[in-house]
Amino acid sequence: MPELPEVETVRTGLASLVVGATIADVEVYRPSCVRLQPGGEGEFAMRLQGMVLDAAVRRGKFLWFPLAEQGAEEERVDAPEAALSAHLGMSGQFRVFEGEAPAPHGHCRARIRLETPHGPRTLDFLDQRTFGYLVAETLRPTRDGLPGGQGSDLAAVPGSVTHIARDALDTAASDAEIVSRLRRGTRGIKQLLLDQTVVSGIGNIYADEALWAARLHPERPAHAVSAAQARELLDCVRAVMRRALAQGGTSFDALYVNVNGESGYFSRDLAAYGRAGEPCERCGGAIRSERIGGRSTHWCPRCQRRFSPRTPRD
DNA sequence: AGTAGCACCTGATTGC
DNA sequence: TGCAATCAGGTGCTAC
Repeated sequence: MPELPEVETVRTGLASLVVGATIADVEVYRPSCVRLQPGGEGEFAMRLQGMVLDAAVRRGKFLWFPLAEQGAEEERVDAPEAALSAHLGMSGQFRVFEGEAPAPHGHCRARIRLETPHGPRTLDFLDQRTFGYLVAETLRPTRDGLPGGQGSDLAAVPGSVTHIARDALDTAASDAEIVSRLRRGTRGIKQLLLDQTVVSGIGNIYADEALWAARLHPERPAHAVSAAQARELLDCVRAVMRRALAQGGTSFDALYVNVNGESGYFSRDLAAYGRAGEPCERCGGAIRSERIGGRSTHWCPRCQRRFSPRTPRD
């Protein structure tokens, strides 16, 4: 599933293929893919028509293209005020065609026709399970005046991203802030990792991987996580994502800007996720899998001890 | 305020 | 064989 490393791979692909292009035409094949657009597909298309994709920016799993008015780059005086935002949900993919595009794929939810100096291109948004979306919306300034995300120095984020925390690989993120937020409340630590308002970019797979690496039980109450443990956990989150990024970035077709979670990192290098019953590579104990808070959760009961102030063991 | 739970949706897989 | 139940997942909303 697309988590931070996969979305970053998509972002860099799109940065090279569609940034600088002008939107010539917008077609929505499935209106629910623009369900966040108050005025529906009509408004979506109208706000995009004729605008230039000025950059490809990412915060956590959220992706957007600031929209500039048409005109040569050096003529543009105003900073972008709007953006085309995208979230890939669990199965969203972008595909770019150069020249003439084929008939849209069965899972294609929207098609954006582009004009570029290299000729026409087509940007397709595919999404089998339809949890993803596109929306054209207004940019809002960041409170700290720092860049809103990876891929642009613009200190702004789209409206739908204002409540999303900076991600674990954001150089403007405050470690102390993230550590403090990870330790607050009664929820299990895994739920904090998945809470995109605490630190963004982490999904179910990397949450399990980071907890395994940090030897923390997913259900340890946040308030029972020490500052040192939270810091170590954040380090593990970064390590696992950087490793995934290094692998995911090498193995995708440039024009099929692939976010299929099964590409790259997914099936190769996982220590906990999807390994129920298999031996823990650290201690040899069997990896356990259980549904926790509605999500499949994988951990090593020997390495990741349950927090139990009274009962002696899990 | 913080937390829990459900809706959203499709296709693959499993069960009867 | 055919149909129904189950599962996978992230986010946004509602309800306590």
